[in-house]
Amino acid sequence: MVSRVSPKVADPAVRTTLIETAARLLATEGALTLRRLADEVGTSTMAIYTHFGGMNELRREVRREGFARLAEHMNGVATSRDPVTHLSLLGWAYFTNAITNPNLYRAMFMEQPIDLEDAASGIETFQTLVTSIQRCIDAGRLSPADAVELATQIWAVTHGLVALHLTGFLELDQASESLAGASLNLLVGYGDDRRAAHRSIGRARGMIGR
Amino acid sequence: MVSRVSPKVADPAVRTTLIETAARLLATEGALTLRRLADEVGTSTMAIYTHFGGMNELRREVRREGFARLAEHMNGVATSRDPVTHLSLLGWAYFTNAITNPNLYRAMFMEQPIDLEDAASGIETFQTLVTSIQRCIDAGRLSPADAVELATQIWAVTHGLVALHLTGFLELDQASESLAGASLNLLVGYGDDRRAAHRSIGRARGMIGR
DNA sequence: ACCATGCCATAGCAGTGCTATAGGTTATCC
DNA sequence: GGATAACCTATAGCACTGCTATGGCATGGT
Repeated sequence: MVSRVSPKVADPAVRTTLIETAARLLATEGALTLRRLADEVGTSTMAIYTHFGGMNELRREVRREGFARLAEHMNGVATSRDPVTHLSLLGWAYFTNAITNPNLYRAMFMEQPIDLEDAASGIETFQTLVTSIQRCIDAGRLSPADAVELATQIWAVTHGLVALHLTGFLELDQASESLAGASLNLLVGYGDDRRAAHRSIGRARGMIGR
Repeated sequence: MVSRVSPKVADPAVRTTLIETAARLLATEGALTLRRLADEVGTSTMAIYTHFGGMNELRREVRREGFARLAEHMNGVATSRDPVTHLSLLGWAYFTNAITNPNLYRAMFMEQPIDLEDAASGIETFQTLVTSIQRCIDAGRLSPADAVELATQIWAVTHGLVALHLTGFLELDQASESLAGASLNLLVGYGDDRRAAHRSIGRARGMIGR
């Protein structure tokens, strides 16, 4: 039976406000609790349940919000004439985004196992990385290979350095330096000339004032 | 005023029982709560406070226990004549240990920021990796470089793959394959001959029946 | 005007880590 | 051997967490 009267419908603005406030609380206070969020938005705890069903689903939406911001951030890097420079810039964008929003990054990539569809939405921006690598291969800078596999390796080392920093095992400088070093060594392993790779990475670092 | 009588002293056996039970609960149930632990051991919640001071300190001890097991596991790998094979075996040992005890690994390397001294105790086994890499350099397989820096890069990519698997972003097979691939490419970047590195890694994989 | 519909405030549930208090145990001293 | 001081721990209760049953109420179609 389809409802024939349309009573008070959920205000979609409340939904986005909840997500954005949740992301802000996560960023500023480092934690996200149901009651704290309800107080901040000025509603009751039930609002979260009518709009999302529970905290898990709300956290999922916060993650999606984080993924969207990350995609926006990475799509914002200018395409360089040197494809390896562009690839390096993508790496720095990912790294910088994580360092700037550590709590959001934790929620996105370091929390308890997430479901498959959620992981898929997170890998969306992964395609940007794959495309950039494919461009390096097509330009003859890297040896022919599966771009997805190479992208996975670069993603892993970048995420690993970020994660080890966020958990306190690596200082920021160490993580940053190792990102440059590991990128260089991986690129050489991918077939790039060491000097050329070094120049491309240096160019990228120069472009972001590092 | 120094106490001149020595009353009932804390039973050290209770302490180790608490740590081991906590590690077991973390492994079997995936979560560790104060009351659950107290029930399991058959004591009251106060025991945790007299022995550790709180859940944070208990969790720290569980981490130390995990670090000890990891060190034991990695020190147990046989030294091969081929230093790169040994290095590869270390990587697989780390990877296997993490996959076998995912919850303990999470507690050790993926939880909220840990304090410096705790991170130091975790890096203890890191020295094993550094030594193995230094041996590769000394044997002429890898170009002269800072072994600590190279070890950081290998650690980062291995941890990154493990972490991405544990959070659901990578299937186990993908993580496993990328570990081999990234190791190969990094080794080439470190100066090893591609064929030689491939052979050394393959030898390691053969030794662990993979 | 009616009223079905669905949002949301209230109050309460079981669970969490933590703590104040009181009782019990034990090694030492006289 | 008894008294004593020091220490451990069981009990009960605190504030907090996510969650839910309930009922009031605003809304928009009839």
